[in-house]
Amino acid sequence: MREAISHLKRERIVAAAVDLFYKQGYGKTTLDQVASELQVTKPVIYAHFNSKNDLLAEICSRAITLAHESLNRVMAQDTSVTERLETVVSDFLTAVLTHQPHAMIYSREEKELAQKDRDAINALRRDFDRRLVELVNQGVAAGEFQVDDVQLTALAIGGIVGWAPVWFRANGRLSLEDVVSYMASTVLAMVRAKKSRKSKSPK
Amino acid sequence: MREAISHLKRERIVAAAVDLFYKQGYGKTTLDQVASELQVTKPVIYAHFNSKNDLLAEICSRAITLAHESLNRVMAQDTSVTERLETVVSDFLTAVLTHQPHAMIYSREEKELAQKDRDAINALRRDFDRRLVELVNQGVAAGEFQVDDVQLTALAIGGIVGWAPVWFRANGRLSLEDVVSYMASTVLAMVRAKKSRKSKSPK
DNA sequence: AGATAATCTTACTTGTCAGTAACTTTATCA
DNA sequence: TGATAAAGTTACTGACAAGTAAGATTATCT
Repeated sequence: MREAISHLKRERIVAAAVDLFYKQGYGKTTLDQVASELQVTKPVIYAHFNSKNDLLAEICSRAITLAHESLNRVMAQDTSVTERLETVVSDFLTAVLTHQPHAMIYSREEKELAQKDRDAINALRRDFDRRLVELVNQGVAAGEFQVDDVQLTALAIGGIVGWAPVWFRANGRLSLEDVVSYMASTVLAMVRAKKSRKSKSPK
Repeated sequence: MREAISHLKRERIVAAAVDLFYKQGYGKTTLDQVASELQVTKPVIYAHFNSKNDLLAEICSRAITLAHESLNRVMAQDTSVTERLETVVSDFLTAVLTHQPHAMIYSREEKELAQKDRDAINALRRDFDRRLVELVNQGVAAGEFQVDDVQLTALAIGGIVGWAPVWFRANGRLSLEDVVSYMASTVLAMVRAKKSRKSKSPK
């Protein structure tokens, strides 16, 4: 119960930091600002985190974890690859857009992380990419997708999703749900109806 | 001729700064480092730029200018919209990949810019987006493209291109040219062969 | 060569924060 | 209620790096 209160405070600190890092950037945000947002003083933060950089690492780590969780949910499913890809894109995009600040902070401030944290977090990221490639591969093997280059296709999908937090505005013309469903079907169109290319000679 | 030397030095400073900002991030790079890269001392930089932030603004401004130039070249062409879009994507992607550091610095450090610079540069960026939407629109009007939402489609294209500097490695499996041509045809597949969706009732 | 001007260097100042030490308040037990 | 510990505050230090002033060096012109 004491435990729970401490946990709650930790969450509040993270939330305030996410908000300010997102709006102002990591470099322009001071821990005094974060503290004052919570109506406390700086040492309170140090009761929960060892450094400003640790706080950033926590935020970035959560961003990646969200992505993984959405992939895990889907991989467990036993449906057609097409459906699974649609679900992956929907879930992943929903995750990055409902946690837009986390996603933006991670992509902007990755270089600010300590080497150690960067390595750990980027390992998760590469793992995610790998699994996405694997999914596209399955679709090709099953004859559901037609793509010339699985890796580049996965990167194109990653681009559509990874770029979304840059432009998405929660109070924009379209709702989050509309955006997600449109992008998911756009991705499916990309892997399904794949072009007739001036094909290279097969190696 | 004195003029030309000064210009050259300015360029060298920008190049060194681009290199370090890219590798280390803006926040972790000191002007002493930039100077020492060029075998000079810090005040030399101040002979050419008013502040560290001005230097960043110059770099970001160049990133956007590159994007505009590739669009300008294409818009002048008098070919089918399909060809123009292919060229836009190719040229734009080539630009961001041959100037990968500029592109990355801009997207990462935008928040570090002074308000004034940010506004000016983002105005250019919005203008670019607007013109890309316009191009897709022309394709729809000409019957060459089939997309349900022109803006979202343009954003998806922007995502594929804008995300590329994040993962592209010059010494990777594929050459820059291969990547560019693959992504261009992928984009065309996206706008051409557009999906049969559970269509919403037309407004 | 000698005077003048441009350019660079050394050596500072100065502000800003991350991080901390010492003290105070508030809560929790007997 | 008084003792103890938990959690917070005030007030500091220490480092680092942006920006600058003043002097040294190098080039330019006559």
